[in-house]
Amino acid sequence: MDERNLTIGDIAKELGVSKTTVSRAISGKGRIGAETREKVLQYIEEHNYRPNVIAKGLAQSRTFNIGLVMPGDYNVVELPFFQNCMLGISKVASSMDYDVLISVVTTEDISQLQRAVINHKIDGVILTRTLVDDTPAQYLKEMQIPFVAIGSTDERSIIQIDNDHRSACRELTENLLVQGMRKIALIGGNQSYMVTRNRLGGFMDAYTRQGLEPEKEHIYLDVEDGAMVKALVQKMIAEGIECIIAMDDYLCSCVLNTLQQQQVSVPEQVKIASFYDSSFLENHIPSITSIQFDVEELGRMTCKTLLGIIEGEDVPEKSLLGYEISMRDSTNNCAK
Amino acid sequence: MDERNLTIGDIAKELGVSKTTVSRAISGKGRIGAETREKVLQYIEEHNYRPNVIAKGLAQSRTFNIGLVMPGDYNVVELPFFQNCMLGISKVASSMDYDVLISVVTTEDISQLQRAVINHKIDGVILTRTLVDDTPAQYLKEMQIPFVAIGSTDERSIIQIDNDHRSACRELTENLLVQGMRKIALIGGNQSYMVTRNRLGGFMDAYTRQGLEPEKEHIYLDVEDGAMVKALVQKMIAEGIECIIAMDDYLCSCVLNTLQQQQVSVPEQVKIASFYDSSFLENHIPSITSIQFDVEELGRMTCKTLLGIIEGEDVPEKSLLGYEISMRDSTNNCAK
DNA sequence: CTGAAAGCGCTTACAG
DNA sequence: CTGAAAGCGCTTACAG
Repeated sequence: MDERNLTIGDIAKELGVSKTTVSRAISGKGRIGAETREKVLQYIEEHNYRPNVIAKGLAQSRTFNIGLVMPGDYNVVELPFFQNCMLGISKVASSMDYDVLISVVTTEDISQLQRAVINHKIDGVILTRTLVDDTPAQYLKEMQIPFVAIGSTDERSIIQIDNDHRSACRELTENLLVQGMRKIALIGGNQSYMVTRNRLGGFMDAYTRQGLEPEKEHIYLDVEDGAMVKALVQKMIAEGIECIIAMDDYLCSCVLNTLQQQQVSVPEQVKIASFYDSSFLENHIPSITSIQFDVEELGRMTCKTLLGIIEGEDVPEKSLLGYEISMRDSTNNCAK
Repeated sequence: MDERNLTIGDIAKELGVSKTTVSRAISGKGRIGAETREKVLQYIEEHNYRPNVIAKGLAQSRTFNIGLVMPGDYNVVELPFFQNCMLGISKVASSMDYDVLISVVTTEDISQLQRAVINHKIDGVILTRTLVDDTPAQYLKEMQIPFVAIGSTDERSIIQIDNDHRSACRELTENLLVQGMRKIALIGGNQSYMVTRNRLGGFMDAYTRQGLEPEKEHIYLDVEDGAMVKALVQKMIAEGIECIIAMDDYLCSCVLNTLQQQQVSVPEQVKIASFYDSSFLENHIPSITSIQFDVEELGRMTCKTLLGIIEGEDVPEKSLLGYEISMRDSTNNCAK
């Protein structure tokens, strides 16, 4: 328990073999007698020796670290997403004896990421967000660092993993259309996030597939703050909107607040649906119809893919993960 | 830009000096001629050479990584706290050329942390949460890894940094008492978190300092879920409570939900105050009285302290950071 | 099947 | 002030 810094050399000496042999026994590479290997392995076990990963890394020009790029300019509602990603990532990383090193970047400043790669501290990188003008991705390409992006981008050649936001939003919207609603508003955030565009796409798809014309005047993007939501919702009410789809739970809760102030009841007067069932709204009455993603699985998947690349395996360029739609009271068609 | 893997040896050869000299020029350690140093430094600058931190670490038995222990069993409302800590930590770490490696631990499983230390991947650790029975802290002590804890613990010898929750809660409570309220309920989470106990202490202090007897029957701890809150709030209403202090914004929003269902108006019938102004409630009407902490500063402070320890400096055993109380509409004494 | 030796890219006594 | 050499703890051709 207390054999601080037992090294491969110590073991070799103790067992009367060479360091080479010990190394081979551990790594499993190279020919070695079964008996010898057993002897070494047993010794290691007994003295619970752990190789110095740093030294191993130096010899192999690897670090056994992956970089996890986290946004420094996040919105609270995104937090559960990033956190769950991280959970999934760190689980598979650690199961493969890798560690996760975080770099916080903003749109203006990617210096933390740069430091990590320049200092040779990481073997590969996971991007937790994709932007249309993706500085981190560009940088990593230039530096030829293996990386995979969570999210979607038009840029082929970037390995990407995402939930199928487009289909999810389409299916949700179709559900609503099928229920008979027509005047459905879509309210979403920053258009420079690919996810916003994909959901928008799905929204349009739904109309098309139902043989309807999407009502573009009810689509509001780049909605950032509560004040803006409030103004929009008031406008919508005036226009007699039937349903509002909010692209995240923050927007959704702003919408709900406004409706409450305006004494508009959900779902009787207006129906509501949201994305990311991140427990922000879990206590809400009525319960809110929402789309859910298994974000931890997304993280695990991403990490597996990155480690695959690092180990030189072939990986698919783009993977899409599923989703789940929970139709709840907030879109209940009580009129019928 | 593209001189991949320029090494100290290359530079030495190029400049006709020894590797020793180059190393000294870079580190600034050891005697070296000003002229020689300049020459080396200039070359390095021109070819933007970056030393391999891994190799440096191996030679010095250091990693230039710090471990950041994050809880895997968190509650959504805690997320902004952890996230902001991380932001502060990663900023000062990277400014000192350290990287941050995360280990996710739960109360049952600290294996990720163990891996990081056993694999010699970190020089020190930051604990983002203190527990009364703190396995990670115990482990780190045993392994003699330098670490500092965010939060408070009774255990002397653990370097700890915290906001002054006790004073904060006292001051808030005193404010309310001074306003004339007497029947104040305190509703809080897990008692195994030191922070819960400290706030409780502050709550009691307030009564004492005001020459009053704290009404213990209105203190509810270990409140975990919405259902429990609901039951409690109904009980409180029946008992004619005047004010409810919620120890976090999640509890607070549960309280608010229940009150709304029960048609109890805030602040007219019951007053409300909360901790952690984490923007969960920022849109709430009426605005919610709350205590705020500069969590990012807490992170920065903690990281500085840890790096201080690692560099062998003397650091204070316990630091307390301030807080800010925002009295808002939810505790407005409209009766007066 | 096993080992001596060189190497990964740095640091640091020890000489000079 | 400067350098040769050993060392950090591992890996890996190259021989045998």
